[in-house]
Amino acid sequence: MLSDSPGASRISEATAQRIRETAERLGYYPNVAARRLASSRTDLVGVLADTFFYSISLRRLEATTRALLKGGYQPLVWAADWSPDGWTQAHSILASNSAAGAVLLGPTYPVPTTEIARGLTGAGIPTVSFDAGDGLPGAGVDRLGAFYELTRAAIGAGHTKIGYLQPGQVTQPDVLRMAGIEAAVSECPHVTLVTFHPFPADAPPAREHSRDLGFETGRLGAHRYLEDDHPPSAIICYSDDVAISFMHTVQSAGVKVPEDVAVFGFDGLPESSCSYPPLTTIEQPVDAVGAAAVGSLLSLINVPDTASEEYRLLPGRLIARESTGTLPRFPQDGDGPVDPKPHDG
Amino acid sequence: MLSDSPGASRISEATAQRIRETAERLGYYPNVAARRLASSRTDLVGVLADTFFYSISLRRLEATTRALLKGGYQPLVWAADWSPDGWTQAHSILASNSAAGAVLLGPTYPVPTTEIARGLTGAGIPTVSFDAGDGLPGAGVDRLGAFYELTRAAIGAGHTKIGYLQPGQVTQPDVLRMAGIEAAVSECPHVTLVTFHPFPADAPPAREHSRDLGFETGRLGAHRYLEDDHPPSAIICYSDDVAISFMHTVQSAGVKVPEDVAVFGFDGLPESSCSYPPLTTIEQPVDAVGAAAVGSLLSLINVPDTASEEYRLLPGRLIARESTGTLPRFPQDGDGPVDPKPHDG
DNA sequence: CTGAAAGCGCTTACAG
DNA sequence: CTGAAAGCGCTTACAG
Repeated sequence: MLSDSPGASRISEATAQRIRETAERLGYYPNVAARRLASSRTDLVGVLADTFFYSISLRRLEATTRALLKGGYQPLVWAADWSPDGWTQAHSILASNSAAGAVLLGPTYPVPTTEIARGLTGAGIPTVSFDAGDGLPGAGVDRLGAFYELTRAAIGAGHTKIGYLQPGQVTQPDVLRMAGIEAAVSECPHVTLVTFHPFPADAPPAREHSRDLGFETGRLGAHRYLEDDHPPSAIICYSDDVAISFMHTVQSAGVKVPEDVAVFGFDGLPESSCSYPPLTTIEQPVDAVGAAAVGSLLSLINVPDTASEEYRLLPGRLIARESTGTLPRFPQDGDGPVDPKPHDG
Repeated sequence: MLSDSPGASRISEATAQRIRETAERLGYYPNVAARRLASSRTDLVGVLADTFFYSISLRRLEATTRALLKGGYQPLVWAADWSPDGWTQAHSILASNSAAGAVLLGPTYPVPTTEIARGLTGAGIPTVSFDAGDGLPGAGVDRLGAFYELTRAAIGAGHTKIGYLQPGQVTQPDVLRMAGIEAAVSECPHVTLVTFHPFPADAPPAREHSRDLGFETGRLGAHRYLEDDHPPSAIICYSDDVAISFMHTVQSAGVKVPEDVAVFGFDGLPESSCSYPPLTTIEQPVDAVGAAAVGSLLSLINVPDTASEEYRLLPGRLIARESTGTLPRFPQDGDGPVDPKPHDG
């Protein structure tokens, strides 16, 4: 079979065309297994995650798959399901399949991303991070910047006591969120920060409500908020899921959003535009991050000597909606991202 | 390498154990490509969809992947992206990879599922349908039954003019929805049905808002509703996305839900519990359907002579919430599924 | 029951 | 530039 990869072939285009036609007529398909064995190269790229239970991780999976397919690679999907053993299995599957590379969708819980990446690159499998934190090449949304911006917006709107609703497990992305919030708060001495931990620290996620863990987090976080005698007037939530569920639960208890408490989300999923009230959030550029992460992997595969250990940070986009009341406009570079209009026009 | 598949091996367990230990110490991994080439069998199963743009299709992808991995098979993911050409490519990828089978995640637009399945089974690739309609083995949620039940609930609540908000493209699953609604309506002569088509019939989906097409559908459908001089008092929506967006848009125009219009969804995604008001919907048993579809594929692969052309229909579960006001209880088999309590306890 | 040989369908150096 | 041979790492029939 003619392999179309080596660019300029040795045979004429007309001949190649005739071969292709004959091949199609005969129902011939090149044998991928034989090709891989002979060339000792594959077009397989592992797409590894600790879980695909959240909307946002499924979006990442989709973005990665799309970028890989577009680049001529086949995704090899694997979910470790929060088990250290799962990551070991992922490694052996990639090794057995002679995978050309791997994309780690972050965060990788409970095994640190850098540890997994070290194992894979040590086995000759170039590995990049997709929102799994730096320490290896790849790309991610700028969480620190995003949460800095959310906090600045809350402060700018006059809030002096700001709450942060944390997730169940503390992973690197969460550390970045906290860092962004704290950076903004530390600039304003009159502003205090309180954190809400809905789950016991570092509790492993329970499989029972794993599929709507974000919603459960928001619900439990709302109860912590309601128990608070002097609750903050603004709450920054880990994610949109958490924020939507938080609003729903406190509203059931008679709390008004945004009058009593302004609520900020993070992710920018479509559903955030139809929550009650519509959610102020920062949209993650999932497709762009996926394209950047895959792009850096492909260059790592094709030009192994490029020690381009770069981790690209892409900015999120603030979408101001009713859940925070009116937000002041901050002067921005280019002044593009802030969109004070509600979603439906 | 010792292949663990043939069950009782020729060597003792102790020896096998020593081999495994040595293999691990040496960092040996069996070469999957060589194994596939030699045995002319693979553990690859195609997971094919027209798109992964919707929350529910990503959930199906996740359920299928999980079931496949659990059964010892590797998913080979492919999205045709609404292109007939995409389906042709899917076929050649599966053939080139000597895939052991395929799961079609429905609906397959614009190529009919049965046509794709015929091509694949003709090429020796057993194929099942996951919510892609019958005509081939597999499994799906009982859409006809679900929409019958939703309509019965609306009628039971006293609505005599019921609206159905259709999606952009009419596919087989949508035909089943309509059939369920019409069956219930035809039983009650005093009830009339009106349908809302937000998009021109059979318009191909626009890539621009493909990722939040459900929300766009709800928004446009709401405008049709608002233009109506004698609008129905109950609206059954194609999906949760559509319903949530519909409610949001009509509420912006001053319409009260459920007082002015009762809204019914379908899917039972977590976000439906936190909409405003919380959405009455039917939950799809995605994991169970995925397990059933994969189960039927595996039996097709392992026992090819079983002409088990069965398409299993799994029932959805009605979750009554505030978007429809109080719903009367229908006597049910076992009387279990109806849950009149709102989500948060 | 065991071991050595053939062969799966390609790619890749290597003679011609 | 072209064609025939070797070989990728396994599995599988097939002699012993």
